[in-house]
Amino acid sequence: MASQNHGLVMENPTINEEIQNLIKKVLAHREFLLLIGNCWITYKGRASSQLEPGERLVVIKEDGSVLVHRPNGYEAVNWQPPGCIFRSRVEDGVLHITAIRRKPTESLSIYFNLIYLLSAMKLKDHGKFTLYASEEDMQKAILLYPSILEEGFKPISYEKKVEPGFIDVYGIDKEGKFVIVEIKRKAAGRDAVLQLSKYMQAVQSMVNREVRGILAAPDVTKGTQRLLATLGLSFKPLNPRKCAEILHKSQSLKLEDFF
Amino acid sequence: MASQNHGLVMENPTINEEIQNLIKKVLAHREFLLLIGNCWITYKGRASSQLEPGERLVVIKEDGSVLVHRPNGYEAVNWQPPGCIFRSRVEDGVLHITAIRRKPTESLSIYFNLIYLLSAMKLKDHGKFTLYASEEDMQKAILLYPSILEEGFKPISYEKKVEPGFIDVYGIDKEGKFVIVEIKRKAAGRDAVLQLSKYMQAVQSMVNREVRGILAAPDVTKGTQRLLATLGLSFKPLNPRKCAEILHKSQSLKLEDFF
DNA sequence: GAGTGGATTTCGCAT
DNA sequence: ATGCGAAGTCCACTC
Repeated sequence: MASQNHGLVMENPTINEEIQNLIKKVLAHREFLLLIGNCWITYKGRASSQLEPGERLVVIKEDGSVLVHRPNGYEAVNWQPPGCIFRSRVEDGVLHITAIRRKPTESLSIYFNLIYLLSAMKLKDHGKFTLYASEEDMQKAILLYPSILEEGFKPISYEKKVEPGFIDVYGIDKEGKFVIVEIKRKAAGRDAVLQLSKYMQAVQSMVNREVRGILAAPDVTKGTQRLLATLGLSFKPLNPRKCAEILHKSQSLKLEDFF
Repeated sequence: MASQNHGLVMENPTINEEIQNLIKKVLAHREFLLLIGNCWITYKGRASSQLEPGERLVVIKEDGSVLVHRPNGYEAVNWQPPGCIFRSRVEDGVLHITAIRRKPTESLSIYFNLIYLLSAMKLKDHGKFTLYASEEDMQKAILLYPSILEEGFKPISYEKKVEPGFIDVYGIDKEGKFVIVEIKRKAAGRDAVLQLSKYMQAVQSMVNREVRGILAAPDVTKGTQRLLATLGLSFKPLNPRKCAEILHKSQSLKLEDFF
């Protein structure tokens, strides 16, 4: 059993030429690199930013993405998406790493004058990630079990382009009326209603029969209730968790098999 | 000069009761905790997710936020925002950490059966962070130097509530016409135009003079050009970087000083 | 506490 | 490549 990982770990290394060569090698080999220490950062690209010195965690991943994390907060204070090219050097006891990106042209410069922890290694991760209870799950649930939306609803299709955008689901109700469904995985606000309203107008101008609009979401925000009434739209409470459960029972059906 | 950080670093520790006690202490003391190793993860809350075993970096910050990073990708695969409460234990050589959150009720469970690197320390970071070239910068630039929008434009106010939402900036042009400005920090799409159009309708129904709409953005997306023309709105190219520069010259003026 | 809009949003999908 | 909407979005601000 391999309980040993062949990685590199250095505590409080002196920032000198040796470290420079080490960093260059690690970046060239595209290893997972982790630095904790005192650093300052400048960013220029879509926007610009400056971060005064402080103790942070910097992570450079194998795919060329960069994260700078402060000791607090969920979000990275600075970052770069995957695909960066790196330049590094040591000068006067300061490690300077620059992450460069094209399209858009951006550069993130990180300067360390103290390193508490440096670690570099190859990480293997082929584990599968599965997410349940997304808006897509709600959509699938409605398409496979239309009665959860409304008794007698017959879906026709989904993700239908109608100029202002895409209709999540549409079909026919038990009285033969056209039904447009807008799905939200959390409490729906005015924007969702306006979106639905636009789709209805677009469809109304195309088909020659009554068009209904249904907002399917776990909840609506307060003012939205009134807006719904004003526009003559209806609201169907629908829980994403519940939809995921329904799908779980009827496993791995593909929508393409039905439509 | 303090080139030494009083942190804890362990390589390939055996996962036993000692580690359990250590982790409990670190979490209780709210230290910055970093774990690299083989783990699997389950999440239940607003949605649910499952991540099969693989080698990842887990960070638990002092404020109770959690990040799980795979060896690739900019985004965390699993996470929790600040404010979590933690429970931990070791069982059969597996370290189990659960991050629990109220409102919404969520739990993130992390299981390590191999730890390559464990590090815990207190990080000090009081460095100031400054970001330039936001939409707010563009707004300020227009208000302080209205001519960058249009010669003769006189701003009246900003962030004005007009029922469908907030008007970024409004004022009077050199011919005395009402002007509504919608600002976007990047290429504006249909949504921006429709937003502006709504504001115009709302204002038109209130004031008794001609109302113009100007979309201020670095660019517009392709189809949007036509929509602008159809609705009789104009487009003013405006670069967020340039706005930031302008503001940089006239430093630290507050909008409240003018309006 | 709820609602609304921005973000260096990122990501994925479809045109 | 571009456009468009979702996200376990998060965050900040207003009401």
